[in-house]
Amino acid sequence: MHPPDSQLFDRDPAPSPVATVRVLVPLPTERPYSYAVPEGMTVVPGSIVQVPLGPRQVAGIVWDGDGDEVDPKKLRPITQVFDCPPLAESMRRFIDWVAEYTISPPGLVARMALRAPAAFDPEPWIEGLRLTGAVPERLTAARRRVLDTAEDAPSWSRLGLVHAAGVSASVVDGLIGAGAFERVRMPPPPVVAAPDVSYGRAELSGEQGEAASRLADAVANDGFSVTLLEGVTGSGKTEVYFEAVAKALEKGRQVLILLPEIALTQSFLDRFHARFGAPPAEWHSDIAPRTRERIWRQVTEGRVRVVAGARSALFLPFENLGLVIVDEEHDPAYKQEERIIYHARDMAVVRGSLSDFPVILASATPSIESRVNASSGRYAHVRLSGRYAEAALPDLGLVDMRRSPPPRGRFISPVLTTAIGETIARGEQALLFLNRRGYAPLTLCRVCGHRFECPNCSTWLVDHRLRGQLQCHHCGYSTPRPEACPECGTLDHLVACGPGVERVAEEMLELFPDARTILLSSDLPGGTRRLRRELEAIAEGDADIVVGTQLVAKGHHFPKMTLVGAVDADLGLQNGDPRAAERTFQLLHQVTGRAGRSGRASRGLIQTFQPEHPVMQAIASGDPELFYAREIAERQRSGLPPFGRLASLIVSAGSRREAEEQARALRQAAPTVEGIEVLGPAEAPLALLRGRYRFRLLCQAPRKAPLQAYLRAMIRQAPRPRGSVDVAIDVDPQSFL
DNA sequence: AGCACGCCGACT
DNA sequence: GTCGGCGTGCTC
Repeated sequence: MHPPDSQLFDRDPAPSPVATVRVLVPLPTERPYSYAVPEGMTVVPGSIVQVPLGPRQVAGIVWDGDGDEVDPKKLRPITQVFDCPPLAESMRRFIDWVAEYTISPPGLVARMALRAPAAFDPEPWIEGLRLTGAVPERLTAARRRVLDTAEDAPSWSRLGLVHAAGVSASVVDGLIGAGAFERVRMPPPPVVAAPDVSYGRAELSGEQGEAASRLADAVANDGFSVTLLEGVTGSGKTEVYFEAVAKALEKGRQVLILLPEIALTQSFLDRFHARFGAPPAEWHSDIAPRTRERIWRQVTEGRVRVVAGARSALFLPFENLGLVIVDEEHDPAYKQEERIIYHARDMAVVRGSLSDFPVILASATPSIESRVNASSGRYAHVRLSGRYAEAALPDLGLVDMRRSPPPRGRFISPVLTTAIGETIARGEQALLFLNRRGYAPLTLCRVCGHRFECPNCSTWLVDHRLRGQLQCHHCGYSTPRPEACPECGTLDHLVACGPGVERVAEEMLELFPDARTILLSSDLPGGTRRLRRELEAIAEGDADIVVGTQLVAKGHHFPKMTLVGAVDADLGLQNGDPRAAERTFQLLHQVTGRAGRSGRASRGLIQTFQPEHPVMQAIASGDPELFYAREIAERQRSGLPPFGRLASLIVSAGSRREAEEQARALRQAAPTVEGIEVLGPAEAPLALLRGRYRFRLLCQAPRKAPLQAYLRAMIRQAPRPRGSVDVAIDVDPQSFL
């Protein structure tokens, strides 16, 4: 006989082991935390749960993988599982990927996906009406109409039925009273109507049709691909990629259209509406919290089919995403420079790669990295060369400021002045573009030579006459405009040096006192609403001369604008930004494109001190290839992105001394990293100075991975925030896949 | 990221 | 004597 089974008799019944799972909480922790799953609760990876964290309750995501052992005494139970679709596996991999790549804590990346405070519980069902089949005795025409309309859907909201039937509410109420309807519960209404792919099919030209079918093929073929859609302004890019959107919708997939925040205008929404019979769901920082939650919820449920959004929309947990379009892919606004530093265009490519769907990058002036990827065959390249409806291209010319200088104390060359005079005499409009706010970038004392500098940044203070202030454009410091020199005390001997838009507007008022001159700048009082009004007024023709910063380069169509002048085209080329030439080219291309869409003869005049510069040559010739060929060769020669890997290391340190120390430590510990330097606050970008960052290290790394690994180790060693390093590895598409 | 704890200046 | 500044540390 065998002894009795020891397991049955010798031991106490094993205490049922506490089931634990990893939960990614919205904190800057390196790994998910462990939580106990209470009896009777079921969770799967991706479940959105509420967990206790210290004194509060937070929403987290159930993560896969094993965590390290955690003291059982610390283990606390999950509070509840939200009634919400779990995050797809590919979305969780995306969060991990972005965290790894940007060297930021996964919890913080996850937080971006959960940014919709109360959206985790289902929206409440609403009260609706359903036909009972009973026909009331008194059947008026209005009642007939309501009953006919009601046949079109199984259930209706009371107000929805009132609108659809075009009757007053009392008619519907009467029918309810007569027993024609019964009250039922119905699901919450969609936050946007479903798009209709066959609604407004556009008439596409031969070239456009061909481009559209190549994009549609990429969507139809399934699987990951990247296509660069390159087409000059007015070539119908949007209409072309709408066909890819239609294809993805036909396949039952969701679509995300990314736009730089500024380009999310009514006119884009109108065009989408005209094509699909309904607007897309909008996602950006200005969306009201309630709407935001409903959109988030309906995106996770797959009920919202198309989202048009700013970069943060990339972290929405779509149920079934099948296509991402990045419009204006070259726009620097896609790069987030605060907190988690990422480039939304590149992350969109990664998202497509991880979820295996196509990505389309669209631009009139593609970024260098996208052009390089296209020519190397990594990306497909689809071009649109013709301007739709053959709107005349502007006649572009350079004004050599050394040969035709403006009179002393002025900034507009006689050549441009004459052109402005002729333009307004014909009753047409002139646009003067200068990418510098305020009146003058520098104020100095004529007696002692004192320069007004920012006490924090050692940059020049910009004279803002309309506000009566001297302002620092880096840190936001401002002080009232003084009358006396603080150095020597002399009164009334301060002099403004160089032009800003305010000063150019003043020059126009002096030269053309009878013309209506409008100044457009983001810092003028009145905000967005006033700006929008002004833009409308200009489009209506209520201005002769417009002076503006780069905000005039975007969107908006001014039919009477037949002259565009770039006041100081070299401005952007001065600083040490490795993308200075590219940015200047893109900006000048955009701003000169403001002219010439009206069908009238139009001109663009570019004032420059370096007419031989490749950017100026390319702009004047109207041939972008001239610029791209030169710039790509130059980047290759100097090892700048996308050929060399440029990393911006942003050292968060209390003082310059500490930053220098960090730099020394970096040089020693990472000998493969070359060219580390500490740049003072004056050179560091505005975004960095607003936060707690003080210094920026630029280094060229031969390979990115070792640098990342080193920095990650350094971050773990040195606890945040003291001496911590935040890092952005600059655009490096080569390493994506 | 929140939130508590903790140690030094200007006030009822 | 307190109220309150934000530096440091912790959250399964």
